[in-house]
Amino acid sequence: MKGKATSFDIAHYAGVSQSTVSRALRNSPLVNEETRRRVHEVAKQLNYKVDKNASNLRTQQSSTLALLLFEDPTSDESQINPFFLAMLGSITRACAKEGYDLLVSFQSSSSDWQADYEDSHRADGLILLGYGDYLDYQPKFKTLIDQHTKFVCWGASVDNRPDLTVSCDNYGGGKLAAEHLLATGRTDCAFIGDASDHSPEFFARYQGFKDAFLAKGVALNERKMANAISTEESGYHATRSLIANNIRFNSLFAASDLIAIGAIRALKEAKIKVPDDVHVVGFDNIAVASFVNPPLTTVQQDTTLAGQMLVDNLLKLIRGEDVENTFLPPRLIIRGSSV
Amino acid sequence: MKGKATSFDIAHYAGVSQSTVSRALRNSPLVNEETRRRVHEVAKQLNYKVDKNASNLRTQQSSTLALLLFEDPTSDESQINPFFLAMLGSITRACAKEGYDLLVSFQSSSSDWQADYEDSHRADGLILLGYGDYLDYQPKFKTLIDQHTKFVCWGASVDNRPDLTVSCDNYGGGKLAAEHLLATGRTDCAFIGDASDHSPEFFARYQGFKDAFLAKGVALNERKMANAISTEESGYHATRSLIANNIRFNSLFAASDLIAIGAIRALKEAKIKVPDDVHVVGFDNIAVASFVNPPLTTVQQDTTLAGQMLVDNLLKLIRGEDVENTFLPPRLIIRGSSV
DNA sequence: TGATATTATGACACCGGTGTCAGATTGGGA
DNA sequence: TCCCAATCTGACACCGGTGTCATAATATCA
Repeated sequence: MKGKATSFDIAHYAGVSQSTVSRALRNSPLVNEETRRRVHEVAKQLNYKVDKNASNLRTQQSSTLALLLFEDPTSDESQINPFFLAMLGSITRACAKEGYDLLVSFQSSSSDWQADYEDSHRADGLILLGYGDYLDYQPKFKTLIDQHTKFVCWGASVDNRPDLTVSCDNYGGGKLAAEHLLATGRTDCAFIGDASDHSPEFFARYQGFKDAFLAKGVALNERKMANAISTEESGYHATRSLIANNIRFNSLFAASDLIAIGAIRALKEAKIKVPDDVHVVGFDNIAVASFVNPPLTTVQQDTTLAGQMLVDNLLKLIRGEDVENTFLPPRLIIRGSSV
Repeated sequence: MKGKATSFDIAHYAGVSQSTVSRALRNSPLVNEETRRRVHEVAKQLNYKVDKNASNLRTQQSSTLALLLFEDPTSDESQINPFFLAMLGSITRACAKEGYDLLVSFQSSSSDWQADYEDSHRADGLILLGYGDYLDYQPKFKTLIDQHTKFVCWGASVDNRPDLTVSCDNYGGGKLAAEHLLATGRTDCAFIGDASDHSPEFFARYQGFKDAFLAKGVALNERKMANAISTEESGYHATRSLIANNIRFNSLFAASDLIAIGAIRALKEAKIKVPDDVHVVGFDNIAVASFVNPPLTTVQQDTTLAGQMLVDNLLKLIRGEDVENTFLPPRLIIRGSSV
């Protein structure tokens, strides 16, 4: 046998027509039990596999989803945010469970990513994964929607953005963090992250945090805030600048774990003890969080569930079912950095 | 326009035949400059994208590679070994650079993974990524080779295994670790990992380590070894059992960073100080390594280069070029756990 | 001017499946 | 025995490109 076996080869050896082979292999009720058995057997012997390209071409669908990972262009290219890697893992698993393949590609948010995958029929739908400046994407979302591309986003849902999102309840997560700090009596709190609406997720976390403080009659001091993107480096520098400006605080809420880890490094460097002098709370619960010193108290996002929901929602979208934005409940994980 | 535009639509609007459209879009030198321009323009206006399924079907290749990630079935399913995640990142980037798409799928090493992807023309080649018991895979490798599947493996190359591998020079890495410990005078060393040929990578690391000690006239004590797979948990328990058996040592080489991190936890629990009482060296240099307490001395594997080499070699294989097993040089990263 | 090479294009088969329709075979009821 | 329904199978068009071959138009040279 030269090259790979085709359904015609199977047909030949099984003594039936090619049409019947196709039907038999897909377990169509139209074919006789005995015939089906024979076809399956021959197929197995010849190590036959359906050619996906042919079948996709005919059926106009691919049983494949594409995952586009947007990285903050400013982050070091060799290090991928571990939170997204965790998401990638859970998305992969969810896809496998649903019988879909997953195409993975990294995009820099500046690049001109069109909905290539879907347009070229390589994928039935898109999963967009990324922090960062969603404002840049806005016009591209519009293009996607105009072209009826099926896609779901991870991240904050923004009011005037009509795309479908799955996200952690960032607002609620911020509240959890605040309530924990309030309970420990550390009300003089710094915030490292980005409280502009530039980064809707960080913004929501900050809002929840602030509101919980306000509910207790404590106002956050605007001066005790510093902007950072979600890298260790950025968290380190932001915190250092606070310290350098002689700003004092006895607790610190970081918009992400990486930021928190950088913050802890800056604090240590300044001989400020965690948790004795400053309680630190992060967000994400990345794998590292439990290994740093001290172990980091953080707000966990359930990545397993998140991956599953992204895939589920996307598949519903593809099937034309109604889907709504999904919020996942955050959970506070208390570790050594705040007790 | 109902549905997506096809090359016939472009042909219609550009006033040429469909054949010419196909040629023009692929910048064939056969078509007139002016015609090419016009076709490109119409294509852009209609937002036309070549249907990959049709084109793959015709050309019998997919411009896609598949990454199969084998996880140790005993490891916690929610946590993926960060080393592999880093590899995944670099492989993704390397693929993008070469203009290939990447299909990612997780396999449990027990499951019946056939070379589905390649057989069904979804991918032109396979990248196999995993630690662990390669013996199990042996018969499957044979199947792959019999079917002329193009694939490369990450991991130790085993003499009687005819597949193509890219790997870190594990033996040399083990030597590096040993020489460092010898230089610090900590010659009473424990090894946590797996020194059987069950896990060829761990075995090579151990061999290099042992040989470097022997070269200095120091023999390793077989009793000061404990088996572990590459998880934090496993490293923790292995180390604990050594301690529980009252086995003493002033340095410890772990076959992977996760094991080392688990070992450090066990040591701390037993009030054994790192690095004062015991120097610890790991292997991999995963992202966590620099954040643990104390920061972990480790042997770095260059994941960026590794990903690039895996992809390069696989593409060579696909193009029918000669390829040889590739070794990547390891590098010692000295941190607080051993000074 | 006629013969030949060059360039640009169109027609058409083909990749390997899937879905539709028509036809063959069998069984049951009148 | 005849008719009709139920069951099973094969023929064939089709998905949307790519590659080959034939041919028309133009250029080149003796």
